[in-house]
Amino acid sequence: MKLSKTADYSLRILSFMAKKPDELHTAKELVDKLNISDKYLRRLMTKLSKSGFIKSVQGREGGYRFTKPTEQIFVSQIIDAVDGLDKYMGCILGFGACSDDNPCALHKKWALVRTDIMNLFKTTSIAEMAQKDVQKI
Amino acid sequence: MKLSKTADYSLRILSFMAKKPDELHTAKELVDKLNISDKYLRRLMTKLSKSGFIKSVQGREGGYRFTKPTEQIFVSQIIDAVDGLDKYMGCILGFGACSDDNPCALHKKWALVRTDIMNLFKTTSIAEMAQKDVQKI
DNA sequence: AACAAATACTACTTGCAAGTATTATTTAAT
DNA sequence: ATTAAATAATACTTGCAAGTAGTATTTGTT
Repeated sequence: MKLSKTADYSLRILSFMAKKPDELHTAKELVDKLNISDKYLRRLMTKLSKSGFIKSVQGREGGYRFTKPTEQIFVSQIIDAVDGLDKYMGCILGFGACSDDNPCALHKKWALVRTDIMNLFKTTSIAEMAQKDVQKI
Repeated sequence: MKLSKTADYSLRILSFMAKKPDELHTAKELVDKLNISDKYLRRLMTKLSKSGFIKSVQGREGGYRFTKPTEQIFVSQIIDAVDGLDKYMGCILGFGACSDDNPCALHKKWALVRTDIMNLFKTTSIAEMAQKDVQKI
């Protein structure tokens, strides 16, 4: 049970930026501090900018900055923006048609866990994550 | 939050077989009933045989049969055999070094969920799964 | 106007899970 | 012995996420 690397990176990046939520952060700074491959991070930053969590400032003295208070940005929104939450919230056995009406053999048990996961994602803000140190390995 | 297709397939296959736990099941039967690609399923059956949940009978009139009561085979064991449980039980943010002593920003919250997932896997037997219908889509 | 430092875009490469194809081996029935 | 029906093994192909490379664009500084 993991997130994609793209989602991982997004959370790490935004958590890191949220430690100084009003500053402008360059891609270079983020690459150096977070140990994420340069080109991949830059592409991801463009995607996150388009998703509206941050906005980019182009040109010299450019970078990225939050568009709203980090208390109002939740893990669920970020995962949804980069991967789509559906990717993680589907049937544990991979059945497309699995539902309450047409449950797989693990449906009921898994539905309970999934609700917990959803709640975790929906109630954890980037501001909260920023209070913890972000590891590099 | 999904399992690999390999783990999905394994659970579907063994659950299906467990409906008639004492019979010999051929790969052909399983492919027809479970809608899993032929060659992939056959390779997986060999792996599951080597893992000890089932044993193969070669030659004409051959097939696969459980080696022990399906009440004694748990989801966790199957996932562990085909993928390794570690693949699913690591840090949600993908940090290799994440631990209680060196926690990531989601560690504490995720540890609770992970425990629930583990319990689900460890306490659900193939016999129990076999009581439900196994879907095809 | 020229330069430097930043982001944006497009295309290519790599790695791994999943899927496919072919051939070899085993064994019961005839 | 031969055949048929099953599993086993090996190698190849595909698809997608992740990673890399190079070029274009933007904009402040000089």
